[in-house]
Amino acid sequence: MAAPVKNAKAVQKIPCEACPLRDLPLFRPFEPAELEFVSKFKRGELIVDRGSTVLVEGSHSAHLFTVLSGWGFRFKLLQDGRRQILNYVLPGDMIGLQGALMGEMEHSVEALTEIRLCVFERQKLNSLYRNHPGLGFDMTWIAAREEQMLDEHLLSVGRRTAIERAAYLLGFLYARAETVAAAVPKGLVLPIRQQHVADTLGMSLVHTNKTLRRLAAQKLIAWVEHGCQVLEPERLTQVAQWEGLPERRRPLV
Amino acid sequence: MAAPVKNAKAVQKIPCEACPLRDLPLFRPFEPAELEFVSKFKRGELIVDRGSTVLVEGSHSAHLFTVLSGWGFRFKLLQDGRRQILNYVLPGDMIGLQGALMGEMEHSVEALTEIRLCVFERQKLNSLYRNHPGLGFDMTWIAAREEQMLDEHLLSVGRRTAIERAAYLLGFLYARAETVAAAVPKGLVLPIRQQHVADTLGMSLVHTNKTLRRLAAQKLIAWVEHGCQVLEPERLTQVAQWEGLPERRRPLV
DNA sequence: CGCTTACTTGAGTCTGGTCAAACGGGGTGG
DNA sequence: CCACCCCGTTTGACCAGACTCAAGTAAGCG
Repeated sequence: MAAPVKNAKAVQKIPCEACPLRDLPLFRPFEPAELEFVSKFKRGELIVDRGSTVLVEGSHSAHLFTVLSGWGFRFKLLQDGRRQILNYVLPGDMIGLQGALMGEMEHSVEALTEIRLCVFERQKLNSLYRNHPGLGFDMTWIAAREEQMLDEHLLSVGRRTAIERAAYLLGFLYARAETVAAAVPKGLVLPIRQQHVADTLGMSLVHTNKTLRRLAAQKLIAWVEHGCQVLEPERLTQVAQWEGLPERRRPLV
Repeated sequence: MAAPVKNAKAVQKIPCEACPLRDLPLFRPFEPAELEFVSKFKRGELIVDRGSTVLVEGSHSAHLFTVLSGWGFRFKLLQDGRRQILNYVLPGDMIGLQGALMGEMEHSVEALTEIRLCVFERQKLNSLYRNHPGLGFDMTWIAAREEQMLDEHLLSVGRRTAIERAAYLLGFLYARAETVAAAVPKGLVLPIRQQHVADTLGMSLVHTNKTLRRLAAQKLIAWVEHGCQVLEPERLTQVAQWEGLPERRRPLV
């Protein structure tokens, strides 16, 4: 298989039946037939290094991915280079659905850590809808969930103050990390730079730094060598006036 | 049928076969079987007055809607009343998909003009996926399209300057209006107040006004009694560094 | 050891926010 | 008919949050 991205390598395929993610209580259990289909739907695996681009805006990828492990982010650029991070992708998330459905990607995806991806073929999507209505429903569900996260981000960037925004983002990422890890210690370190925070919240790097220092002064977070350590997730969501992540089981395709 | 909203009335049902929207070249043609199913899926129609709320955050609606005519907007509120408009809904758009899939609505929808809605029943969604894979695919497509619009909004609010944001929004709304009207004159009037622009762009009303005056001084728009008249849509998208709406046929459910 | 990357801090500027007031059209009640 | 009010827009004055520029620090790496 030709690797669709640089700094990426195809690796041995793990069967879906043995997928470590699927065992998490977070994900809805699959019918045996569904599991069998997904296993055939899966074309292989791919490892993308930290800092590499998984998908590029404007490209027409023949593939669709699910994150097995690692973190990444989706973003868009303006012509002059201004960057807006749209959302983060974590294990269990799908990448490239827009491109698969509508042809052209309108955003890019970059790896924050080394990422391991399941690769699916776009062509087989039709068969998915035809033969496994439950999985088709799941696809819509996944897209609607992404929309819901974007709604909340938009509320943040548009209407929350700098400190609320920062608290929201860090609380949000902590909450998401928590859902896909069996047990996350309170001191979980998010693999992001301050530049990512700035580009997510629509702020300058300098002002982001000053805002984060204020959160650190209150001992809600600590900035460590390779990321942000979340010390008080509950108080972050409180500062942000955020409702928190809805607790619901979700599909894993 | 109990009216799910105030200031709303159920009205006579027009059969989907005679739907005036479906004739537009914008929408993909349906198989006869699909059309028949949608027609049965449709429970009735509903008229919602300007200013009334179609769906409320936190509610569990048993219905799903498609806009037949009129304009509305989706929004979220912070506890202290700060409002963020997330997107606008126009004829052919679906309302309440998130609620239908996941139970609870996480945003509200309000009518900008009188709105006429098709009402569908949530229960029948399963049957849609089971018996009409093409329609299931369409549902995912619709959700992914909404996501794409939100991505662009987020880029705007996060990274564009005040005047770019305003130009983007007005160019965007003009472009969308254009797609659902057979022939839109250049002087199309968008049914929005400056407060809506402010709440969409994450700006104060005062500063929004000053920004709009700058666009008006350049003769790109004119603010008229009941809305915003778009005079130079191409130049707006240029000011905004926006790519414009992708031209593609889309499904209408 | 020098180079790079990422975080930090201070100073000065400016975009955009807040407060306040006025205007103008449309509707309503006297 | 007029007075009044309400809604939405407009404008000015002032303030503050956020941006830019610039420089410094600390850790990691070849």
